[in-house]
Amino acid sequence: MAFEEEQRIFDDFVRNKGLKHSGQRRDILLTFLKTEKHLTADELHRLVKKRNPAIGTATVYRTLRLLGESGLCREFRLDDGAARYEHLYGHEHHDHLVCKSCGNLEEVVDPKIEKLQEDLAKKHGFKISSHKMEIYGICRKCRN
Amino acid sequence: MAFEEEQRIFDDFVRNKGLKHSGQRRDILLTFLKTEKHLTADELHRLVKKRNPAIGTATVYRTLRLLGESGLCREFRLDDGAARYEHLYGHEHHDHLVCKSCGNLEEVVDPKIEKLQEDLAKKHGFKISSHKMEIYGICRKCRN
DNA sequence: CACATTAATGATAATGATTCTCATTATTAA
DNA sequence: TTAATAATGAGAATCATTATCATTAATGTG
Repeated sequence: MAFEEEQRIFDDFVRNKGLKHSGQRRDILLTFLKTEKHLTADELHRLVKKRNPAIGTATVYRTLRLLGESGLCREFRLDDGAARYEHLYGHEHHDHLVCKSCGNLEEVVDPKIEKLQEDLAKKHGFKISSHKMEIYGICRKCRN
Repeated sequence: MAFEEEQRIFDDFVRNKGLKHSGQRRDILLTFLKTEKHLTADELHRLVKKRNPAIGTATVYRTLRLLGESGLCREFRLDDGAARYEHLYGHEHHDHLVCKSCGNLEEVVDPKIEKLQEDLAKKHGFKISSHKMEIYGICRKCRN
């Protein structure tokens, strides 16, 4: 609940880059860590303002970039084009099941698919640096 | 080279919706069909202007939407967030190998992966409507 | 063919997300 | 405590996309 490990990672990152600490960044980091949802910058900003109403838009974006660089978060986009942010620490690589009805994202992994993706790339002489997969549809809950 | 089939599909679509034909739409359609690249709206607009310099931005976007509705094109987005458009007629479902060096997109399919994706969804009680997969890395050409 | 109807167009304004600028404030190391 | 400099927030700027609207063009009818 206190996210000591993540905070330590971020502190180290800030220190190593010769940056300074700030209360705003801590507020944003803790708010980000506290939800498992895949939020947009604006949605995160709204949440952060409950904790600290003075925080500006630019600071949210700037901090999100730093969280990305420090390996704590990852930006991704679904087909709607909106940038969303998800936890990276403690979340190994995974793909998403996206419910088009309720908007929920489920994280999934299938090692067999991962392997086949590598084979496919290799067959085309392609050196993989990353990959993503999304399955869109209707989730179990929404099917009733 | 004349894309009769695609033009017929679009004409039928326009007629069935009670819309009207226009030279601008034909210019945009033909320009779109003539390239196998995965263009953004702006890139397509530049190309179209070589054929008809008077065509406006809004018309390109409006036509792209109609091409989507008529099943001739599909909008998609890579991780850079830019909307791109690709041919749908004569291009069955496929995934993309995206070269981060030259930006080239290669279209690929692996039936085994497709099958496993369906199994994975089923296992989670998920009813699939569509799915996408992208592999990012360096293509064969750029590796030298 | 001429006409009335109505869709299409292009210029431009508006929007929404994100980034930039800059004067002010806060953090840090000495 | 202070000097150096990074961080902040407000608001301007940007970029892609969409909406508005007066004008133009396509269509079906007689």
